[in-house]
Parts: sequence; C-alpha cells; structure tokens
Amino acid sequence: MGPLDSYLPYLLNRAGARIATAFSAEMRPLGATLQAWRVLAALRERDGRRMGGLAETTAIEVSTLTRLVDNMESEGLVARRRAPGDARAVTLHATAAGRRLTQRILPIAERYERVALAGFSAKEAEALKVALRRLYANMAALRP
Amino acid sequence: MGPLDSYLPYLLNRAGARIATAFSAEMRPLGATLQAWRVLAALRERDGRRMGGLAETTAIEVSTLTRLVDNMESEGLVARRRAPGDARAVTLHATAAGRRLTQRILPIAERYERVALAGFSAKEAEALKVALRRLYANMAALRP
DNA sequence: GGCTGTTATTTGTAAATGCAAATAATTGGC
DNA sequence: GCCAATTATTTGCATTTACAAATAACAGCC
Repeated sequence: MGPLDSYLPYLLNRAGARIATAFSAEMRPLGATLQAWRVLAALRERDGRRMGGLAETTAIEVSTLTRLVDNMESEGLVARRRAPGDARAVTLHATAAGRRLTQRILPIAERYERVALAGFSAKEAEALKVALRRLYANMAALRP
Repeated sequence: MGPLDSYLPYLLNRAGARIATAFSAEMRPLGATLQAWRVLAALRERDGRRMGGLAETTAIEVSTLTRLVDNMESEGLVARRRAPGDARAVTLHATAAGRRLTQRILPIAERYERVALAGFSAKEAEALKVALRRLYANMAALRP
C-alpha cells in the first residue's frame, strides 16, 4: 500500500469525520446532535419507519438507535407507536416539535452541502454521488 | 433538501460507516481495532510522529488518541519518546511487534480498497479520490 | 533572566457506542 | 392448534469517545 492519502477508506473516513465534527458543533447550540438529525431527516423523507429500517438508512447500530430514540422521545421530538399488523415492530413518528427542529436544521444542512461541494461543477458533484452510492453497494459484498 | 440519498454528507457517512464496520470486524480476530490500524498505518508512512500530527492525519481526537496510544503501548505495539528539542512533545514509534501487525493487516487493507472500488475504472477511482481530497479541503473552511 | 501568552499532551467526566444476551412476537411446519 | 426457528426491539455491560480543564514546557519581550 502506498501513501495513506491515496488509500480510499482513509480518504473517505477523513472527509466524513471532518464534516461530522463541524456539523455536530453546529447542532450543539440547537440542543440537537448529528445523529438525531439523521433520524429526523429519515423521518422527514418517510415518517413511520421501523427501528430496523431506520438503523439501516441512518447507518446507526440498532441498539444505539434505541437509546438515541429514547432521548429524542423524552425531548418530545419523536414518538414510538406499535406497528400495525406486527406487534414486535415499532414505528417512529416525528412530532410537531420534531418537524419544527427539522425545519431549523435544514438550511444548515443545505449550507454544508454547498460548502462541501464548493468548486465542483454540477457534473462533478453528481459523479461523486454516483461513486459513493456504488461504493456503498460494493461494500455490501463483505458484510456480516 | 431532496431525498436523503442525494445529500452528500449522508452518502459519505453511510459509505464510510459501512467500510468501518466491516473492517473493524476483520480486525477483531487479530486483536486489533480500526483506530489502531490508522495509527500504525500513519507510523508506517512516517515513524516518530507527534501526537498532535497523528491526531490530525488519523482524524482521531487528540484526547481519544492519547488513550488509544496508552492501550497500544501496553500491548507493545508502539512506544512513546520525548521529542528531541521540545520537551512538551511526544513522538510515537512503532515497535517490531507493531510493524509485524502492520504487515498482517496490509493485505486486508488492500483487499478493502479493491472491493470498495470494484467495477471502477482506474480513471473513475482516481477521480473519486481527487474529489474526496477536495471535499476535505473545502471543509477546512468552517472548522473550529 | 523572569513574566505572559501560546502550544503539546494528558486527565476528568459524562455521554455515546457496539456487541451479545434477553425479551417478545411472528411464521411455517406438522 | 402447538413447537421450533426466525425476526424486531430492547437491555446489560464494558469500551470508546469527546469536550473541557489541568499540566507542562516553550517563545518572545522587557
């Protein structure tokens, strides 16, 4: 293996960590966290998801998610309901307060997208996204 | 903001998390961790780095790194030395055992690079790396 | 040479994380 | 309809993590 900064997982993690750290710092004054935002964003896209599905799309471990949702629930941002037709499953729903918080975070998220992609042409940005989706799919190969 | 999976920080994190989880699982039987590997890889590239620089290149928080290095040191993988010319600073050095472990991990790391980039042409792979470096540089803009 | 402010690392502490085990409920045979 | 195997979520527990404060040593200025 050559220099570290030609190693893809390294580049990926390094960029991801930098965005995550900066974004987390922005969340703090709002009393939110990056992970909570992920959950809210996922629910904004489709409300009433199950814990398992939510874990999958947010890339948060289910047991971690359980406790994160505990907190968010006690803060009144989301509510758990029993899934209709399957009493094992739980569906998660954003509350009005949750949706309000989502609206406050959205412009910040949009700014991050812009800053991250500053200097990229539309074509380059799209190519990067396509590549990241592909890479994600590739990694499914050696999953547990 | 549109669908989640057109949001760049999301794509980045999701891909990164998947690689990290899978790679961590591979490290376990070796008695290593992903973070320890990052340190070893950074030392392989240049031994005798300082803690601060190491934190920077590995994207591990310095206080986290201190304790990670404590562990690695007690496992005999690395050794701290006082930096010559500056008694505040510490330089970190891989031991023979550390280098042996590095050699065992290298082929795994190389496999991950291959799997992640499966189906990418050399040109596409390089474009992705360039984009990730650029993105990383862009994010320096709104750092603490 | 002795302050003053800065830099490098560590430590205190509370919260987040992840694996494994536990719990609860479904499904598919039979 | 009952049992075994599977699926969805939660809990137990030990580790990792990050922010902030503490410590230690340097650098420049007078």
